[in-house]
Amino acid sequence: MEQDSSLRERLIDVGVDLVMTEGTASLGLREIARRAGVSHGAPRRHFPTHHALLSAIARRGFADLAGRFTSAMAGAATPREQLTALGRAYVGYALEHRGMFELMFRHDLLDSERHGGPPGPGQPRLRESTLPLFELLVGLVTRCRAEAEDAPPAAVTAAALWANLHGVAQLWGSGSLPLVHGHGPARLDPIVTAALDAHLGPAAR
Amino acid sequence: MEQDSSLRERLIDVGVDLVMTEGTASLGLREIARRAGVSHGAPRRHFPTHHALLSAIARRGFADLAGRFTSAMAGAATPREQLTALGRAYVGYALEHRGMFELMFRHDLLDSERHGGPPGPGQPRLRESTLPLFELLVGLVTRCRAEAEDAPPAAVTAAALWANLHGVAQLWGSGSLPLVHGHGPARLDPIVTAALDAHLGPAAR
DNA sequence: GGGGCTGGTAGACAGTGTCTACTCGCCCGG
DNA sequence: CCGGGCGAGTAGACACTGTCTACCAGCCCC
Repeated sequence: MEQDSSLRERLIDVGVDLVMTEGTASLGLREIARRAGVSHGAPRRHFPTHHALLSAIARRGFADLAGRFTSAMAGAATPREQLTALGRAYVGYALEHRGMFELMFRHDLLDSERHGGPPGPGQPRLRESTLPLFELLVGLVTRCRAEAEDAPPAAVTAAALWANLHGVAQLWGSGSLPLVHGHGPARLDPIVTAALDAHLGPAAR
Repeated sequence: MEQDSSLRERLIDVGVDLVMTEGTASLGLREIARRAGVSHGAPRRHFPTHHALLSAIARRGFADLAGRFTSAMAGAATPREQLTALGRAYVGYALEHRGMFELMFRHDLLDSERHGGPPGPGQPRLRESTLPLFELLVGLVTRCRAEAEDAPPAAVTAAALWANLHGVAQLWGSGSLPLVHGHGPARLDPIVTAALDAHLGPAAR
């Protein structure tokens, strides 16, 4: 394994594929250091606290999600199809990487950066990592229903749609929605498309 | 302070108002025992593990939420108004008691009961605590749009609506939505009503 | 009246995050 | 050229956590 990259990046890498494979319970500071091959005090040279390291890992998750968005939208032509692909990508990412998704929206991580400056010089706050993704969503929503005049502003629709997708991901991932969905074999797709149809109007137009 | 009630209930009570006031970080097993006035080994006689105690506290949260639902719907006449009140109550509860809401949907608590029997004899699983709330939602949704025939089944609409409210609560509570909402002073109400309108049709009919 | 049993205590144990002292190697200035 | 500082990693201490085990005080019931 290459030791040449800086320890800071290596710790984040180790943390990322630790949370991908083992889940959020294995993300202890000492465990990350152990798997990175350094002593338990070494991460402190790069991250002032355990939460700071977790925030850096979560930021990597947002970057990963943004990549999925662009590649998912590449195969779609109309804005509506792009929104559909984006929604599926969002929920798919949350279900495929439950631990990372949980980490990305943990309250204590988001709050720990509320007071005090950004975690590092040039490092964006964790909460602001959602901004580019949301602006992409707003742009697609405006282009998708340009003719409607009586609808709420695009930012509101986009926020509601985002919240809907987020809730689907969260509840489905926690097993609450499958349990509830008719007591039979539950399927995710109708709920996602129902959410898209509800906020954007029916697909066929 | 009354010592007559069983320790099991007292531990849950202490945990509830600990998570209400201090947040989820103070919910350590030893801390709960300390505030209940017993030794740190005492809870083990009533809960096999720390997670079991947390699950019991979360179940209390679901019961509390159900109470809010019924009292919120009492002041509304039409099903639509009841749904609006219910949505506001859901999001309001989540924002008012962030720690409890976070606890109620923690993945590890929900998963820890996936295998093995229910936590106690007669105790429902934590995940199933959402079932009565959801069935209430389904009933309201069916009564609210009985005449529409081309819509998806009520269970799907109810699930999508629930997910939408859940996502609004989660994202707003984490500070992501206020940050994103037009970069100005953000308001919650338009997003909630947008969600209701989207899934149930416009309010004015 | 004595034997379980229930429910609580006290201590041990491994593990955690944080903090502090220490050390090693490298660079830079005189 | 070489010695002092300094960044980066090590090792250990500390308080704290959750779990486990031994012990023990009441209490009920045969």
